[in-house]
Amino acid sequence: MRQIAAAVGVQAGALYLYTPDKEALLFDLLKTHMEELLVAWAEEPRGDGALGTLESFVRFHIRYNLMRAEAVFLSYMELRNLNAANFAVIEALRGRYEAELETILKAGQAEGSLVLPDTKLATMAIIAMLTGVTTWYREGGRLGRETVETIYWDMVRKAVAA
Amino acid sequence: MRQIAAAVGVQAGALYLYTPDKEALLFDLLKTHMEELLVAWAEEPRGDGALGTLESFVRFHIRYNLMRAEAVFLSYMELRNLNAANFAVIEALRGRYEAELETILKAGQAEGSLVLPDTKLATMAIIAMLTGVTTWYREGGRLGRETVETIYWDMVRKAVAA
DNA sequence: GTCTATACACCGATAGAC
DNA sequence: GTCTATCGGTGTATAGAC
Repeated sequence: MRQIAAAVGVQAGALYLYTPDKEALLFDLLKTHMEELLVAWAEEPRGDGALGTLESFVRFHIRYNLMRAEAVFLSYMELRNLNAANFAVIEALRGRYEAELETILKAGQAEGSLVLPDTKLATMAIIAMLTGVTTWYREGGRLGRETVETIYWDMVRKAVAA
Repeated sequence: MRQIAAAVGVQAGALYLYTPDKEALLFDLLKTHMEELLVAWAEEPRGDGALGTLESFVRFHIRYNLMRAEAVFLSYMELRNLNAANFAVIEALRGRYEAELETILKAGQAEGSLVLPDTKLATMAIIAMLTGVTTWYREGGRLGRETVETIYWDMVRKAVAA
């Protein structure tokens, strides 16, 4: 709290005029992050059919997570420092995001453009794979962000396409 | 340290007869974990050709990470609490493990059984995807461990096969 | 609204008795 | 080798002056 106060330019005690305690501050941060992620995806333009929508999701997820790398990392690392009730709220929001991807995969199966052994596992596998980019991607590295998106989309497409 | 001492059945001070400080304890734990992972993979029986070896790797990684879920989680969460020198040692061991997978992928490309846009990215993508299983897998859940292995292997194979 | 001062708990690590 | 006692530091949160 002293570090946060210093960054804002006040003393630690003054923070308690705006938040009841440290956990509320963390919870608001994580909740806002997840809600903004859901809004951003809702507003994201998407391609045609399940395959086009899936490509949009893959590119969106990589781009958004790289853009907000600090928040993504913090959300993961600090999640277990929330109490049970707050933890459940964040997990529910995460579940809603995962459901967005699973809906795409199910639609693809229904229209026959995708073939999957298990939509739930494919959902978790794809999200883990895409989120992993944040652990190694560096600005100015060997590959640019758009190239990385394209390469990952290629692997995802092959993994799930009919 | 007081909790560790209590778990072992001594007082906190007594721990310092066996370790110079807390960081050395953490470093040894993480280093041992990574070395045991490398040894276990070296001793793992593997299938024929690049595809067979890759299947062995996929199944091994899921199985080993689920078996040692606590150590895997701790290795990830506590990695940033090491000083720079110790951090570098653990990262080097992690790099050796990743190189094991990348070697398989390169061999597969050379023999023509695998087609990849980029071996380095495929390496990171596959490891992230497989490690992700530990975040949602629960003993006694909908799918058993071997079924999960098979489903993930199916997705990996499709993603990288020629 | 913000400051200074401080209460209170906990942490890693050490000193010294046994 | 293990204990008890304790040091110095840090953390969240609160009290009261301004």
